Amino acid sequence: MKKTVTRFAPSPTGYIHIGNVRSAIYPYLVAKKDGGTFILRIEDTDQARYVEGATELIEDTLKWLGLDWDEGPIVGGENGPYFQTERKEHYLEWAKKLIKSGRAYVDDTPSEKIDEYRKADERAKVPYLYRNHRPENAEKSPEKNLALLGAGHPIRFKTIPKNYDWTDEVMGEMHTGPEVCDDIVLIKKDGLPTYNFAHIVDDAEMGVTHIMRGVEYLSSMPNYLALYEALELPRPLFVSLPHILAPQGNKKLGKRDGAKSVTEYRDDGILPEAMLNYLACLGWNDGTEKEIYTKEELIDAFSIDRIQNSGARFDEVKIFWYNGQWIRRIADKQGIDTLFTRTEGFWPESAASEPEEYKKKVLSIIYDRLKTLSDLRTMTEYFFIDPEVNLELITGNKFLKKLSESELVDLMTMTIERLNDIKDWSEENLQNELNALLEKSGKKPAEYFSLVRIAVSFAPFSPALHQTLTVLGREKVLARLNKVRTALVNN
RNA sequence: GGUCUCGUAGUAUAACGGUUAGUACAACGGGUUUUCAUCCCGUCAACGCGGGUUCGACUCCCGCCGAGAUCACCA
Repeated sequence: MKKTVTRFAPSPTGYIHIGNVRSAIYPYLVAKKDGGTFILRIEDTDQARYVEGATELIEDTLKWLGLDWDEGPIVGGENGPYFQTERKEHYLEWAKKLIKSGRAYVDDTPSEKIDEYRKADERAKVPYLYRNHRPENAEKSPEKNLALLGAGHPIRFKTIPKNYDWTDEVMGEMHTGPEVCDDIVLIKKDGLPTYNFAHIVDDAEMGVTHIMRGVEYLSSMPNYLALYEALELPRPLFVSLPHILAPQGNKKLGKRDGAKSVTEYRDDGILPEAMLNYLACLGWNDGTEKEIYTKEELIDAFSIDRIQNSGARFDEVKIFWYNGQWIRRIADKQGIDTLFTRTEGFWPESAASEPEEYKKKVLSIIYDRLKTLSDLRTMTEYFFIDPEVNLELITGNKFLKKLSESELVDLMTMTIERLNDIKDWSEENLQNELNALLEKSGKKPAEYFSLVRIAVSFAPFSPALHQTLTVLGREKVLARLNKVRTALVNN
C-alpha cells in the first residue's frame, strides 16, 4: 500500500488565521495516523502579494501548534526545493510536455485584447471562456509554439471540454459539465506558474496522496482533472475541507471579517493544546461524546470520513472554555511546575522580580479561575504590589454596605489582633482561625470574609480567603489590614 | 447569470427508516455552610418549507426556499 503523504501549502502573504489553519491541522492528522509524511510547501508564485517574513510566521504558527512537518523549509527533504519559486524549471518541463503533445500553447494575445473579450462576453451575457477566443497559436504546430518560448508570453492549456466525474472524500460523488473547462494559464508571463498548474506538478512530484484544501477549489476541479489527464498523472485523493464561518453572517472567515491570527491567540494566553483541540473538533467528531483530546488522541481518532461537509462558525467563547479545561488539566495531570513553565510572559510587570516559588504558590491557588494565561496579568496584581486603598469598594460592597463604619473598624481591629498572635501561618490553621473569627464577629460569612478579602486585595474577586492570606504572608496581610483600619478611622 | 456545495436548538454537533431527537458551549436557576471561578445538579431551546416513497421519515426521492463558494497572467 502506498504511504500516505499530505501537505499544507500556504502562500506567504501574511499571517495564518483561524479560518485557514485547519487546512494544516487535518492533513497533519491524516499523515500521522497512517505513519505517513506531512509536507510544508510554500506557494510563493505571486510576487505582488509576497510579504516579507510571512514564511517565518507560518513556520512559527505550525511549530507552536505542534504540527511538525517532515519535509519542507528548514528540515529539507528528498523532494525539495519546497519553495515554488525555486522549482521554475520543473513547471517549464511539464509545460513543454503539454506543448509537445499539442495540449498547450504560447499565448501572445495582448492583454488589452483579452479585456475586450471579457467585456464583450459580459455585454452579450454569455459566460466568459477563453477557449472561445483562442489565438492562432493554439492551432499552430508544437514546434512553432516551442520556438515562441522565452519571449515573455504566458502558456495556456488547450482544453477539451467534457463532463467530469470524481469522488471527493468529504463531499461525495461529484459531476460537472463541459461549461467550466477552459484554457487556463499554466505559466504566467513572468515565467512563474499559476497555482492551478504548480500544485498539480508539485503534488505529483512530491508523491502527495491526499490533496486536502478548502472547498473553494471545488469549482476548479474540472480544470485540474483535465490537467491530470493531459499530463498522464494519476489522480490523488481529493478531500475538500468546509469553511470556518465568521461569527456574524454566513461568510467564510477571512482577514476582512477580523479573523485573528493564530499567533495572536497565543499571545493572548491560549494554549496550543486548546487551540488544536478546538479547531480539530470544529467540523469533525469521532462519533463519541469525548470533548478533550490530546494531539496523540486526535491522531488516533481522526478519520476523513467523519469530517463535516458544512461550514462551522468560529466561537471565541468555546475556545476560552477549552482553554480553561486545558489549564486545569495540565495543572492536575502534569503539576503546577509544568503549568508554571507555560506562564512565562503572562505575569504582571510588578511580578518581574518576584521569586519563582512565590509565583508558583500564587498560580496554584489561582489557576482554576483562569480562562487565558493573560488573565494572570489582571488577576494577580495584588500579590505583588500593595493595592491602593479605596474605601468605596468596602462601603459600597453589596455585603458590607449595611454595616456601620464603627462596626467595620471593630471587625478590622479584632481581625488584626488575632492574626497578629497566630503562631502557625499555614493554610490549614488559617482556615480554622478565620472560622473562629467569623463566629466571634457574629456576621454572615459573606459579610465578614468579604471585608477581610477586600481589605487585603481590593480586587473584585480572589481565591479562597485562607489561601490568599497564606500565600501573601503575615507581614503583607497585617500591613494592609492596618492601613485599611487607619483609613476607616480617619474617614 | 453559469457551475458547484451546504441546510438538526443562539453556536458546535450526535442519531442516518421506528429514541421522550442525545451531548457540549452559551443563557437561566440551584448546590458546594466567603467573593469570583472550578466542580456538581437542574431548566430553556432544534430536524428550512412543500410534495412524494413507506405501516412508519431528521434520515430515501423530487421541487422550492434560504445560505455559501467559484467563474483572474490570486491562491
